[in-house]
Amino acid sequence: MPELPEVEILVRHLAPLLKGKTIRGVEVRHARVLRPTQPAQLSHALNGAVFVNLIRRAKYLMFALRRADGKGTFLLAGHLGMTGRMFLQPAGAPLPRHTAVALDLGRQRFIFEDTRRFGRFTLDLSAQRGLGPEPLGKEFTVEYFAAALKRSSQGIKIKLLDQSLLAGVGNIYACEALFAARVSPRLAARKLTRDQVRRLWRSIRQVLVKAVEFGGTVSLDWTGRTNDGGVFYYGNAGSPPDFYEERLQVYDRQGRPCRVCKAPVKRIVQAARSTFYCPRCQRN
DNA sequence: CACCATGTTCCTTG
DNA sequence: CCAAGGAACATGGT
Repeated sequence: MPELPEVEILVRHLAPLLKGKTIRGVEVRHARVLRPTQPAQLSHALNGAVFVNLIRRAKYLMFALRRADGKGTFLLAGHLGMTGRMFLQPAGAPLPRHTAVALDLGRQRFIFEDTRRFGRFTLDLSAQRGLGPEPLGKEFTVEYFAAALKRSSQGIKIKLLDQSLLAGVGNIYACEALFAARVSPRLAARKLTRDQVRRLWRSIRQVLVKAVEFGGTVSLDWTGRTNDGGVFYYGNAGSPPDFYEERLQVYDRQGRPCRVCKAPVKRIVQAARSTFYCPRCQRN
């Protein structure tokens, strides 16, 4: 479940549950997600540490912890990859099948499960340095966006996935933002007109804000044992919940009628990822 | 068996 | 040095 809105919703959910909690034990079942941190390093840093804050940066969850000796704080970076989940469950409950890391918090256990193990749970913060501005932040201005796009001849869709240009948009919301802006995903980045850049800039923000708002109003089931709970809108067992599917205008809708003009939605491949768009509404 | 999947990172080529 | 393209990572669903 990972793009900016889903991570934002998860962070808002977890922050009040974690703040003030002390980590009493660390169980690493799939060390790969710690890379390059070693399991012993993680255990050493986390044992006895206390959660003091949790924020989102792009698609990362940044956990701020107070050291066990009380002297200073440090950061832990989490990333859900393609299939990651994070949630709390009662201490005695059985660990989910694909648990990568479990933290003993006393009565509860914090679980990071990740089927494909593309996610991260690490003390290494080097990945954050290469991130571009937050799409919903002040630094992401139309001027910045326009200037950045001028430097590339790649399709605009590919640039929206470039985390060094803007951080947090993924494949679904890239497609949705382009549809909302009525810009073709294949248009070379440097060929966008000023008006197209402005429309796309607004659409990116609008699509993300609406997704966060929507996720925020749904009652969530965060036990982690259900497949339809919360904002876990895709993947895992079961079908995508209707409530979410209706929100998507083009993503995963190839062959189905465009909700605006009824033309069949098209699927193409760009940079080895699927792109969905309406060939009539997004004709450039 | 084939192809597809919300993401990043590394390697190669130009 | 950079931009761009492709494979790799690992598992499961259809």
